[in-house]
Amino acid sequence: MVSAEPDEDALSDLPALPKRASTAEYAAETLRRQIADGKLRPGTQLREGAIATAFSISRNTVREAFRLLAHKRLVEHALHRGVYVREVSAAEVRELYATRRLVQPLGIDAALRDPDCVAALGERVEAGATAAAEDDWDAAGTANIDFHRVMMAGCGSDHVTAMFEQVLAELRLAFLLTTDHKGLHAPFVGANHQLLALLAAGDRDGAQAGLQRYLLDAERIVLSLLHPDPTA
Amino acid sequence: MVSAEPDEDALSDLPALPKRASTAEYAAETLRRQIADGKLRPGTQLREGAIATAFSISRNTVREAFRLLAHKRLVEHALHRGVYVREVSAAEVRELYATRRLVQPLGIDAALRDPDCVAALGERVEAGATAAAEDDWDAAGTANIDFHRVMMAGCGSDHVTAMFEQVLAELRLAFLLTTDHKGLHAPFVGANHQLLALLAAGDRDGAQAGLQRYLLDAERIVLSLLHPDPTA
DNA sequence: CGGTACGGATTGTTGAGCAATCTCACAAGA
DNA sequence: TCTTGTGAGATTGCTCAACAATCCGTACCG
Repeated sequence: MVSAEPDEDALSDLPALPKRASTAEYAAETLRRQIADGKLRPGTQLREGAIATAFSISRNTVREAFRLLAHKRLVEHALHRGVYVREVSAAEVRELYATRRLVQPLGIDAALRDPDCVAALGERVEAGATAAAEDDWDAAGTANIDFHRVMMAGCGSDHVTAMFEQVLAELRLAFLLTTDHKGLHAPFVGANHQLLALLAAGDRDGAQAGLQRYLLDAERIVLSLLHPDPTA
Repeated sequence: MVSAEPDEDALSDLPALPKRASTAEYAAETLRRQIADGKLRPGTQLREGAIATAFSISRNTVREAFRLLAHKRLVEHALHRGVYVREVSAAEVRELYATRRLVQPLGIDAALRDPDCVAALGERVEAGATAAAEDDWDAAGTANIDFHRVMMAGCGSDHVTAMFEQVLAELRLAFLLTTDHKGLHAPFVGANHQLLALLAAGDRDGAQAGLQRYLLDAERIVLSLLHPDPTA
């Protein structure tokens, strides 16, 4: 062993622990991905027995995995009736956007105070543009979501960030219910670009107004795609 | 049975469902209360076996209860090492107040738009004053917390409300580590009264400035009581 | 047509059990 | 003296099988 002793700073800067994963956590993560990928559609019932045999684990462990997913609000748990992949309603979508209109102005202010944040946002806009150019609208959607995620992370509050992640995750569940992914994500590639320009210019009022417009538009689009016009 | 049918409004106004509780939920709620009441101090280890026999339930059910508590961040779960009542560190207290300074301005704005909210806040201030007069500082603390809880609820966003509840719950855990409950809560009874006056007067800038001062003071007081001055 | 009783399926909970892991005390070595 | 194994005991992670409680759909009955 080398005789050099690690100084105190080096020790206290260690990132806690790598945090191993239990079997339940592994199962939960696998299910989460299946849901995010749309392989498990909203409304699907997840039966304990079926999943236990599919993963070759015990029913009790599956139940633990369900608790973890329910915590993230990806599934709904009804006593004695089982867990279902959550179906986000139109009313909930409206609530989600109401929350975004309330909270995201904080992100705008944070971005205006931090040039690094604006730079990071630029990367997301670029990613969205290239994805759009390649007609990969799922990737474009991811870039759009990341744009806002990064903006809110700039606030520097873990609690706010966690809440916003939650909002975005639920919104993603709503997106899964739509089919026209181009119609869903395409409008926002340009909108994010505009928003970024306002931020880069330091135009606070413009950016705030642009954000509100953006979110109102987004809500309208999502709602219209959620309930395809029955007269069509 | 009476033949009268409840009209739609009455139906939709029903508070969802009384939501029965499973055994695990009951156990979790009992433990939660024990923690909130200080009967289970932060840092205490909760052993599955001991609690299972104490509640006369199975270890598996205890584990489910632990998951529920971990979800509320009241306990910490370390793989293969058990669950402990969470100890909120000074750094976390600072984060909590940073989040409050970031988010609560939204509550001020909401209260200024809603006279009913201001009235509700008045009740909390009164409750705090009477509790203080009776030297019941735990009740005063509860009233103080409720004051801010009500204010944030005025925002009308379930997500924001839930996040703020979380912040307050964690703060309460920090309070449990202190002993001087009078010194902890007394200053805020008057501060809330002042803040209410500014809100009632419609003085937005004054209220916002007062809030920031309030939160900075509160952070300082909590931190000082958390680490009693070693030179004393 | 509305209510109801029945049966299968699914969940809620238990208790025992085993392997993996942690904690802690104690001994061996530098 | 301080560090570094080592092992016993305790605790957790997970499994399995079983049973009770509950839900759902269906057929039956008034």
